Amino acid sequence: MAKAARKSMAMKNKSAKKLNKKEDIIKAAAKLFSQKSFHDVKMDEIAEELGIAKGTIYLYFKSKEKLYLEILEESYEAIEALLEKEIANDEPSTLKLKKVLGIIFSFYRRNLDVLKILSRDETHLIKEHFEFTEHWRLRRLKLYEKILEKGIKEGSFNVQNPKLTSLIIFGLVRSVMFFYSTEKNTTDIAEEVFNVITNGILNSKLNEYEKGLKVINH
Amino acid sequence: MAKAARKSMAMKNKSAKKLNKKEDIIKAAAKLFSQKSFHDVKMDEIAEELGIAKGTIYLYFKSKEKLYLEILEESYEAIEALLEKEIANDEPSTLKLKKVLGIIFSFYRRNLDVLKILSRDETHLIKEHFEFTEHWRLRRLKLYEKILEKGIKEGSFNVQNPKLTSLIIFGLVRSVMFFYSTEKNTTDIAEEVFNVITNGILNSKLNEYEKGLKVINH
DNA sequence: CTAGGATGACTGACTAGTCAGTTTTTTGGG
DNA sequence: CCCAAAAAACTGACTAGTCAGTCATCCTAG
Repeated sequence: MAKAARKSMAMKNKSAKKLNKKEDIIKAAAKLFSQKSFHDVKMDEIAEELGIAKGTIYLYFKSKEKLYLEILEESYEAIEALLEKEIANDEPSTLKLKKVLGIIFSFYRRNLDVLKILSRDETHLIKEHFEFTEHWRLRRLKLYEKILEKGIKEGSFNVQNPKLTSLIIFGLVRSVMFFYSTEKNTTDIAEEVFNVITNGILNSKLNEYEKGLKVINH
Repeated sequence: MAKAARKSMAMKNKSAKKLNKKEDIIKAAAKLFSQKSFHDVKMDEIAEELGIAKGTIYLYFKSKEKLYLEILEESYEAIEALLEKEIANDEPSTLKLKKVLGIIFSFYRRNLDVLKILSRDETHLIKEHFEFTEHWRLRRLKLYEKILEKGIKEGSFNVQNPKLTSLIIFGLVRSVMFFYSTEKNTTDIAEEVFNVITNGILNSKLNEYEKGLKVINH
């Protein structure tokens, strides 16, 4: 019994260690891939970052491509799980949208390395990567669309073209994530962004006629 | 005189031919760079596309890097000139914003190859490229900010945070350019996008209380 | 005839991936 | 608990292929 326990313990340790090392490699690689392009990150570099030999990486990943892809998949699944959980409930769509923004901003502030890879421009990827990022984008657009359409039904949103509007939200979120350098916490950022999206930028005190035609005169 | 004229003519032709070839190379390269990453585009490939030898490209560009950079600069200057001209006049900011959107969508529909390079994710570029795209982004943000601030003064815009709002417009424009696949003409796209930005997505028939708190109940 | 444009085979630097050999860890009998 | 031997993990020099950039040579327009 003691023997069996020791053996089991040993195996558990070994397996945990192995997973750990794989995670380490993914983390180090993600950091580097976030700073440079796929081709500019050298396998030797990743190995050096971790103080291991290049060959070791190939014990855990079949190729550089596969390593890159696993980074994408891992982060994608993490954020996706968070979001799916959020939109499953029955809160009003306005609140839901605000919360989704909050989740995204918060997740990516904590995982900026991975965000940079995930949101990378798609045009230069190999077929497998391209398909992955496309799938990821479509999925996210669908999520926004769902929220918008639910909101329309509820009467809280007035959206002419949910497809376009999803695209708009998708794009604006990316841009804010990347470039909005501020000390504000992510909930506040989400709130700010939410307000712009929902209220628009027009001064609502103007009437419809003035909205379209007002001319400067001061 | 005739001799001189002929000589001048010849030089003009030669020079024109040279410029022409340079333009050809830029066009072919832009097309390829828009489809693949910097490293995935081979100089041999660019040469083959044009039916010339690789060595010829090096008569016109010092290196692959310089070729890439010239593509960026050229397209940047073209769109920038168009935009500067537009915002110089004294139209109301609302109209100005709509027009700027129209110019951008129209320019990039006609120059999609180059757009993809220019709007490429910045994180993987060499220092020189990075600085260029950063400068480009900042300049574009400034342009949006100017329009917004003028609109606030005029009383037509109600914007709490022009910096954030510029960022939002910047991001949403990029996303729509890339991913909005539609037969609509670019003026209509600009109009659609403009409406979302200005009016927001909220159903304005709701009062302020309801906006924040409405709960589904059907 | 010749000057400058064009060529493309060649070079040298670089790197993903391999694998024979080395080190570390685990195992099980005493 | 100890030790040796087996297994597993790790290593890094090496290979094979790639590709930016060069340059001796070839064309061709004038």
